[in-house]
Amino acid sequence: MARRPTIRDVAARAGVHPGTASRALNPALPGRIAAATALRVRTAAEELGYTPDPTARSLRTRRSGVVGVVVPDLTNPVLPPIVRGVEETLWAAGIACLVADTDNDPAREAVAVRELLARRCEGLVIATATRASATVRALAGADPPAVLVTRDVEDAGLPFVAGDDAGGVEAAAHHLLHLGHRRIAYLAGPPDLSTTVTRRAAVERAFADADLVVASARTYGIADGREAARDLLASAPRPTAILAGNDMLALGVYEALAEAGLRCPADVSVAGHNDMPLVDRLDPPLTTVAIPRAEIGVAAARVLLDRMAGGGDGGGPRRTLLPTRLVLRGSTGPPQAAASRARGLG
Amino acid sequence: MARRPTIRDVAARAGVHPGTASRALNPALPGRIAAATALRVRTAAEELGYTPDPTARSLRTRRSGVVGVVVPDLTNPVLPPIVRGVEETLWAAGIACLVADTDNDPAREAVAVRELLARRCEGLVIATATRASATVRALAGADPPAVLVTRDVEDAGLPFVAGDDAGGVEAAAHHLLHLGHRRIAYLAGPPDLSTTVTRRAAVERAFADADLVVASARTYGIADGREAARDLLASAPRPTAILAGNDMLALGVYEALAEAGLRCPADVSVAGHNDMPLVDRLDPPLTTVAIPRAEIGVAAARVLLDRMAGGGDGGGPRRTLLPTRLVLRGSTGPPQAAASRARGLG
DNA sequence: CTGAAAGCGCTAACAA
DNA sequence: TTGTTAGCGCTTTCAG
Repeated sequence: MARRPTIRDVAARAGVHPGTASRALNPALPGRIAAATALRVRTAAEELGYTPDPTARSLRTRRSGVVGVVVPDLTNPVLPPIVRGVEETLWAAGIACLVADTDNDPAREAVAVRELLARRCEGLVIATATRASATVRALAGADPPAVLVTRDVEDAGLPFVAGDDAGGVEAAAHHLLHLGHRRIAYLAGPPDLSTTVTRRAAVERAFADADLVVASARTYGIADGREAARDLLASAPRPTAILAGNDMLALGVYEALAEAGLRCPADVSVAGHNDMPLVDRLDPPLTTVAIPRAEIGVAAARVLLDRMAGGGDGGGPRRTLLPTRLVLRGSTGPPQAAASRARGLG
Repeated sequence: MARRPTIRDVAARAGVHPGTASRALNPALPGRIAAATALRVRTAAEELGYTPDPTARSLRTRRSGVVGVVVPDLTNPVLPPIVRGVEETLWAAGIACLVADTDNDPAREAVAVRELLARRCEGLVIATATRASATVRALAGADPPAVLVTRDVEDAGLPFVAGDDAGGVEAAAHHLLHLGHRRIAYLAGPPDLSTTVTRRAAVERAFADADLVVASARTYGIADGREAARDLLASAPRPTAILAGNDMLALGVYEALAEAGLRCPADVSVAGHNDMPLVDRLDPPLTTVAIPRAEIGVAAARVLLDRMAGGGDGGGPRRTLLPTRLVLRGSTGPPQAAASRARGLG
């Protein structure tokens, strides 16, 4: 037998009909099977090394056993742990992941989603959402349920799973206030991402009583962070602390500080967001908000599985925010004035 | 029409037989079609928003349009760019990627491969191979062609795509020799990976005339690198330079140096391999061998596509090694003695 | 060049 | 409990 065995081969070997064999091998199917028959079929299957053809099964059951995972850029260190959490959780549920990388391009996002839908994905995990993404909004109708990860579309009504950014940013802000900082800058990311909006809003709330100035970087990349940080450092009373929208922007701040001959944290404190790998080994080690990356992936997969099972909108909350944690490192310290005062020089 | 349109709907609308419609929409199929008919069918399809059901098509054609990508740990910064290269190249060829993460567990590798084969993958990209992997060796029979990436199984006869590690390591070795180092340590990774063997062999060749001592880390992780580096630093005439099997091990060396109160590169030079993100911002910035990650992914996908098309062993070379590049940074410098001599203190 | 019919491998409904 | 039949949507012979 060169070709791989089919259910008919199994049935023949067990002396039953294919339908019976099918039911025997899949206890979830309706119709109970005599224990003896079931055993016979199962051993026959084992002996033949039978594995059901997922294609044929899908065609019949209309379930592909596949979900699509759309990511903006796998190269962004935040994503792999999330994808891994998604993938492991779904895999454990017998579901495989088609991964598509859009390189942060909305056009490619649209293509990817279309292609994934054409391939009959039973669900979608979307990590690419820009706040205005028409592609994502079109998914709200829930035919294949979709879950948003990390990046939200506020009014699309899709479930959203992420870290509790507001909480993390708030902790960072209080940390800076507690250190004595009053002139503070926030280096926000691009406004088309929900993360930017959420974090920025939290910052503005936390620093309502302080002297806060906000700049926006064009992207969440180091170079754009450096550009924006230059302006911030040039502003009239120079801020004593810069809170960055993410770690990459914080790295841009590091560069701008170096250019300006300023020291961190002596002259300016810096904090980031995400706790990317190796930021604990920078000079100075970066204070940042750690987000539970793997857990976000796991939670997103769970929410998706729920929706896939509970056909429809599911009962869960729209947003699932997992706890973040402020990690204190060497890039934040008391402002110079305060430090001087403490030393009795004020 | 609630359900999604089928080829029969298209055919009906165009007033032709489904078979004809199928041929009209897929010019690659045998049987030429009158231009007028083809146009009619195509517009009908467009109007209905028809997309062929990949499941049904697969069942008929025995081609799934999917390949499996098996990775040891997406969280390892070396992998995402490779996966991305694979994914983009295959996607451009109309092929989607099922990604499976094995968490470096051979048992999970076996399960993943089995599951991917059961799902009728047309090809496999394997980045998990340990040198003795029975799972990988069993793939040599080529029914769904497989390509090994980064980690080879020397005698399995499977195509292998990676960076030219030997060349890179050789460059690093010559760099150290040129700086004046003669007592050198190599911190190798676990011996069950081909990368370890390849790199180590190249080091031994390059330092044939020098005083080389080799230690092996249990894994390619920071902690194990630190352990092994401790021994190295305690050895009788302390090495003036440590070449590490990868950047993580190099970070372990950094930690061991810090513990021992030694400075880098003043007391000991350190070099790594892979040029992971952010190692250029460590203190000191790490000299390392950069590998063309994305290109490796692209090349692997190309090789796989070749094999998938050219049914069988394909004519290409078994190994494709892409050029690596030594990146000089602050972690390597002349040995203390040489430096002293240069300062006229010797 | 197009129509007809069969069938990929499986499972769902219905009969027995 | 098991057999029977039909059909998922598509492509591919084989006729015409």
